[in-house]
Amino acid sequence: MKKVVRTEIPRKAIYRLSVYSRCLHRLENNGIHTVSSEVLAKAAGVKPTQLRKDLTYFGQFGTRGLGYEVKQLIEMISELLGTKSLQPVVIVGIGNLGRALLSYRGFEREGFEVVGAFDVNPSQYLSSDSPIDVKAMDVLPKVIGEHVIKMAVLCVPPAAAQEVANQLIEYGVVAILNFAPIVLSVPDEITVNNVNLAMELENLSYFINE
Amino acid sequence: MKKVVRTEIPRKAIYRLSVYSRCLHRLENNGIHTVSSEVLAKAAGVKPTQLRKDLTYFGQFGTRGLGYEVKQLIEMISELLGTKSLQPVVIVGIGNLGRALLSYRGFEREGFEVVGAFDVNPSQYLSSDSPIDVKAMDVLPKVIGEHVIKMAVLCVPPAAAQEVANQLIEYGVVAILNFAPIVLSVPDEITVNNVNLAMELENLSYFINE
DNA sequence: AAATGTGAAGTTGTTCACAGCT
DNA sequence: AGCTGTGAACAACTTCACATTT
Repeated sequence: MKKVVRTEIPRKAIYRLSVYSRCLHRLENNGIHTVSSEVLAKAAGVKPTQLRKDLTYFGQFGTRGLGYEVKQLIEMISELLGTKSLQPVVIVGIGNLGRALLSYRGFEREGFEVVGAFDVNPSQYLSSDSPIDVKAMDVLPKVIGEHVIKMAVLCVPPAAAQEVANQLIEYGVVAILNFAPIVLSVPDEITVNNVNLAMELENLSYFINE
Repeated sequence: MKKVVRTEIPRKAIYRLSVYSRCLHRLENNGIHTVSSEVLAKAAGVKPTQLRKDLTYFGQFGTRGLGYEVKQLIEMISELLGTKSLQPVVIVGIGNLGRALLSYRGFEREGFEVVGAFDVNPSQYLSSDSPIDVKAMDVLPKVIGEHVIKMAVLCVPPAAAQEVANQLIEYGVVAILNFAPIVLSVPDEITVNNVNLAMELENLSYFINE
């Protein structure tokens, strides 16, 4: 039996698309219309060849002898990342970190809409600007179903994380941004990205003792 | 001129040490004294051989035919990561995200002590539990010097990030946890870890459109 | 017998070198 | 002439296979 060959695109290459996108927006704001792989790569902190290789995973977007059209590249990256339309997300687990993320305006700015906050202890939480309604866990399936939510931010305590993840997946979520410091086990078709602040700090700590 | 050869330990291996450490603590809490690479690897979500390889970058800690002593491994990892003593950190940039991180108790729990919060707009910020004093940027060098701070969390707006990073480095900081969505350029001896929430979401978004 | 430690093989990701367009 | 696109070389990381130790 033969393995399917689907040319694997490195996960890191997809992360780099986000970086390129940011750099391109800066270029666009500076009125630049065309950019070479050399210039864009420098802005993104990578080698020109890597930038070119990354882009060709998805097609051919440049003009030889000239470079890339800024606007067109921005377009194609946002198409690829699926950030052309507002993506709805829920945040589950409204402890310190969850509250923090709720009051953080970064999500909206980048094309994600927080349509619900959930916790075992529902409450009315007063964020800096506006009151946010923290709903009980039992309305989670309803909200996910109605808004066709595919993405969730998970900030529950580690002991509860696996169980809540299972629920989310059952209700239709396929991508989880996990802040709980445990390794979630999920089916292959579900994508989990982990963010672990303590781990980042520990990692830095290692490099301090040169 | 010869380059120093110091057998390079993969950066990822060091991240995994943090994972192992968490798993080991759970095992210890369950009264388990000895663990095989197979069991520990499973808990950490890696292959047993990888766990063994990771550990042998730093020495030999196991007993053949038996496994690893939980307590001893915990000890050696925290020694390596430099988390045996409380590591002081400063947080610079107290916008939404900075405030979020300030009220997040995770740092203290993991062995890091936030000894100062700084912003161009100093203020008295009322966190959930206790009032936190947000100091002006001009006392930054004093605080860093007095506490011998080597680690900083950077949450300023992207436009200011490079400049603030330069200052931090000048004052003696050698490790930066950067939340600003730009690529910092720093000397080789400085370690930067980037956390970019928008990027994580965009990355997930890619995988949603299967 | 059981499980570690490790050189060698395999895999994945990055960089080079240059052919091929414009 | 200049800069992209890409197969091939290279480097980094992971996994295998097994010798080694308790």
